[in-house]
Amino acid sequence: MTYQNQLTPSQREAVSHIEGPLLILAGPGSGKTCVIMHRIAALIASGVKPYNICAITFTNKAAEEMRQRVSVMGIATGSHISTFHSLCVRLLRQYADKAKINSNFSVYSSADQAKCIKQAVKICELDKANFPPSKMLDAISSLKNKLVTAESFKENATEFFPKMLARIYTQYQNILTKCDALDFDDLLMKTAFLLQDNPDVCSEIANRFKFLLIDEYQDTNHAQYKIAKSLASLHSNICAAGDPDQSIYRWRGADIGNILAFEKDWPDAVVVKLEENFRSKPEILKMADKLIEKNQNRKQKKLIPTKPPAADVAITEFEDEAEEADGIAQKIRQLVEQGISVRDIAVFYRVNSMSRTIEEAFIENQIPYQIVRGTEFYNRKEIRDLLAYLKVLVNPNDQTALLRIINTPTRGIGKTTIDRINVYAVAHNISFFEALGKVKDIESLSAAPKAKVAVFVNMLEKFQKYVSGNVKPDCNQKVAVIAERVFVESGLKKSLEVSGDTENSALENANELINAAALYDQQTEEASLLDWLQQISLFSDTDAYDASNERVSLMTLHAAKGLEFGNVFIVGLEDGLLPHERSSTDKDELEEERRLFFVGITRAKEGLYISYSRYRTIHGQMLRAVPSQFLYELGSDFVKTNSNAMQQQSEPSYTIDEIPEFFTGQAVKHEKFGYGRIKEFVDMGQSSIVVVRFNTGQTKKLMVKYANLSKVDIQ
DNA sequence: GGGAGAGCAATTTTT
DNA sequence: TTGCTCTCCC
Repeated sequence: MTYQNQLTPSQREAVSHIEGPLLILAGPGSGKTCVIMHRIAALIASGVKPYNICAITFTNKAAEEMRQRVSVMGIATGSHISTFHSLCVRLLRQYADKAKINSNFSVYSSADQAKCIKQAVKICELDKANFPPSKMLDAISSLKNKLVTAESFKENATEFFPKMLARIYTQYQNILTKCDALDFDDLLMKTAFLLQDNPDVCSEIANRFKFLLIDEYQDTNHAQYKIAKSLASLHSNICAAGDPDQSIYRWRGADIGNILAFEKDWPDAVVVKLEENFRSKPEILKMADKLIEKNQNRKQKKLIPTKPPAADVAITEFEDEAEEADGIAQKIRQLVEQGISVRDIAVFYRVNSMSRTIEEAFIENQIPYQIVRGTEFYNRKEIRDLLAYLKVLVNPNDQTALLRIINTPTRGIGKTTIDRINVYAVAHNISFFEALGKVKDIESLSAAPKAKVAVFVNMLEKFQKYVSGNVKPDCNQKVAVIAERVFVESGLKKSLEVSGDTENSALENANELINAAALYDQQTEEASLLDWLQQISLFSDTDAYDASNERVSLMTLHAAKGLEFGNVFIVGLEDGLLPHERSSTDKDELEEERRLFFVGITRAKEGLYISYSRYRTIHGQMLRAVPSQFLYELGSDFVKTNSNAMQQQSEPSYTIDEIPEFFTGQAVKHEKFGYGRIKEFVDMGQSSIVVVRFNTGQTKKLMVKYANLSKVDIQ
């Protein structure tokens, strides 16, 4: 987004309210980020110390960008700019005793969480078929986001399932506590309770952060909301900015109600609407508007174009995903020939797995690209292994990390040995790490494993010497140096070299991690291994997106939030994909999918190319695909193949045939499922859909044109 | 203790 | 189709 020096009247208003609560309802492309910047500048100009400003962004990437811009604008740095999670890490470390945790806590990522929840389910002696660990984790996460602790949930659980969940939740928390570990949700929950239960701490922090700015407020969850409210309750200088139409993280506990109810929470709040759009051409906005107005649960908002018309907008049908990918590649080549930079082109998709076909087409067509992907890098085995070593050095109680490295690379310490050590640890009521140190006392172990464990323990002790002095801020040992030494001396490097597959990318990745550490050393004043580990556990690869790369960007629609490109491709506009099949039954979830598509559309400045395929391979099977209902919602103007925009040969699949209409309650018969009644009929012409409840008890969603339903006359 | 092979499911999105 | 887990066997 380019900087406007001259603000529009509404933008100026948003900037000028210094004191008191302020809500900025900003549409896409309204220059919201820019306004926030100006506001920070205005605060400082009016005498507020940078130190007293706390700006909260949604991603680390956004925080980094804002930090940069603040310094570019010549505003004295020193304000706190970070995500909620980073802020929580800092606060929890600072007030660890009040929060009743150890300050050297590990932050558990989803992979670590998965291990702990499995263990918890196992300890509870529950069947993982009936209590799938991932589902349990989702449930626990959502409880934590609502600030429901294991204890309070247990008290209120009366039914069978909640009771079992309470047991698992309690057990899961026990495991985390034993490891001195916090998961992402704990970071928020513990901070919210820290502020709630310690008024002194709360006022101390609120006194430092006298001015609170929160971006993407529509995607805050209850815990984040409470944290913000606690801090702001003392001074009311809270500025929330966001767009309810761009709320796409409901599945993660985000509550769109937070932004919708801001005016109730802060009755004297000033509300500023930013409805002008400086990003997209009118045709694109018209499309976005047409789509989003189908959502029931929203506040009416205008999208006012400021750019002249003549956008390139197309909806194109392809035969299958390979042709779709190829069509996009061809179109991109065309755009490049017209002088458009690949840097200004992006491809969005609903699920990460869809990137593969596109990558293949890009490689074939020699189009440079970068994938902006979730947590791929930090999920790699070699990265997690190396990090596990470092985590153990900082937090020896981190049993998940310890178990990961005890036999990686293989050093002959197997399951049996580990089990026996564990039995000893439990019997003597000491931690697993402590038991390792007393390995010679463990009678169940014979000489050989004892010796192997001793070697391992010696190695860890040696490593800890590298670190000691580093856990505290007064360190002089560089994080990168420690990481490098551990990488080499643990044998990890050697094992990667030996097993070096084709290109040995594992080795490269590990080196990249060490490089990242070196960068951190350089940029951070009080660098420490602990701080680095706690910070990077919050990173994702989305943060690695580099806008200056001469490459086409590939990313999920979620990752596209907050970005903009001259030309945007959105692929796979098919039923089951967008809206995703797991979200298509629930009305609220369907609205969120619609918002997701809305976010994708409104990233585009000049060109928007939407496509879908008639066939798509899912789990290795080529299946017939149905165009997304969202395409029909865009209206008849849009539902056509625009062969100028994207060249391809297949014929438009829409011929106007007679499609029977149904009404709710109508009795029908299906060849396979037998008799049933219509629950819902969605009239979309050729693609009309019926939801039928069959007498077998099943409810099916069917395409009328394929279902071959016959109407039955029964009362 | 570790590797090979069978069997089974299918993570949507990410701090 | 892939990728993961579990079991079995050396």
